[in-house]
Amino acid sequence: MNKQPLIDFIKLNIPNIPVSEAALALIAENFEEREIIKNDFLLRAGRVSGYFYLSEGFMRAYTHDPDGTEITTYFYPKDRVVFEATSFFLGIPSTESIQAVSACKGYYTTFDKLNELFHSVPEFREFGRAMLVREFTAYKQRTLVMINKSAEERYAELITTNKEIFQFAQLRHIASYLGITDTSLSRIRREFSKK
Amino acid sequence: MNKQPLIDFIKLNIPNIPVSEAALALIAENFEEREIIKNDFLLRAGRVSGYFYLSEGFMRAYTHDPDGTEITTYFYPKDRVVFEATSFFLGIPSTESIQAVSACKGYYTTFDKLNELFHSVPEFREFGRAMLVREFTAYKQRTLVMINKSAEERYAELITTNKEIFQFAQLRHIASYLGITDTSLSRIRREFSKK
DNA sequence: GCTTTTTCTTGCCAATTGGCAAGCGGGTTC
DNA sequence: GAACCCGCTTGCCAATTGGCAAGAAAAAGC
Repeated sequence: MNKQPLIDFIKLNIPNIPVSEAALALIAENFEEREIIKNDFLLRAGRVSGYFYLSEGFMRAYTHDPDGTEITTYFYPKDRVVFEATSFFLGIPSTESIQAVSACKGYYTTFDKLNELFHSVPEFREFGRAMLVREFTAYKQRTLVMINKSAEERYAELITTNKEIFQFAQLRHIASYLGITDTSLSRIRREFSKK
Repeated sequence: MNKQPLIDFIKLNIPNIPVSEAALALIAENFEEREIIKNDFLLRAGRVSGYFYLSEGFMRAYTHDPDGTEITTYFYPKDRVVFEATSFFLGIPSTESIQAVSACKGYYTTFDKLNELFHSVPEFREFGRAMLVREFTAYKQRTLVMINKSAEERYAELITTNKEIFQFAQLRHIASYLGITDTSLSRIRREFSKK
């Protein structure tokens, strides 16, 4: 079991806060290494979300709208923490599923274990906060973009700032993530390639 | 100085966790009562956000898009905690302003004081978490609605679930919050009133 | 290799939303 | 009370996006 990537990731995200080797070891003990093959699930709708550091691979979260249409709500590139906030914090069944788009690898823990760690390693709380802030601001940003950019602008922004998404995800998933139909995305891409 | 509303709000939001009177008193001491007259600001863009329990009144957050157009990003009814997450957690200048839409009253504190409280009153952390989860899920929900509902559906949802907004806010602010122009909102309202 | 299934693209037309400019109406100022 | 400001509405037309169905391309199965 090699937990070095997890430890490196933690250190990288709280560079100003020294954590003892013993504490890092305790943290690592409470995460379980996990591989998820392509198209398999980290979280299925109806289950309670855990907490997962994605060290390798690419994931997406999705849900269904009232008509039953699948909507991709989020993409996770590697080196992000993956969890469904509502389910995770409140311990209730998730309405979203989270699926591996490519072969994935990472480190998994539960709400209770994470809480214990925050208790026994106070410096580690800073890591938890940093991850939460990252996810929160990402959502705020996304809402803002949805409000005041056109579909074409949203596409342009996505392809310049999150190129990896196009490398892994299907276009119809990207379309629903952008809030448009696959038909419209296809047209936008045609316009784009003309330039 | 009457801090009872603050104490009641805290108790209400962590009903399963008993907090001693002494601890509640300590918490109250670290919040400062504040009134904000109509149109005045809780937070101005460029400043660092504090943490505010809004016990009376109604607020809105807004920012500007690249063209300089004002966009309302959020409405806060009373009995909500008001803060700009990115600025508050990272201690950096806010890109949003938060303004009192009607006369407001509440209780204010800073990041540092709140942190001290979390340290000295561990039960109080549960309150902090509950507030964070509430804001986080509200944003996720909003993003989802923006993605897969039409402007008219978004309006219908807002007027049924958040009627107070229409009581306080200007229609042009509601329009930008819904991601449409004031012209479109006006038309949607006309269609609606026909029914 | 060939067939089957899934994903993506395209054409056609309809629905939604935006942009602009004019007008309306209530409140404020002097 | 006349002039002004502000927020909201309306009419007209253009731009954006969606819906559907058919076909092309790519991926998966055998």
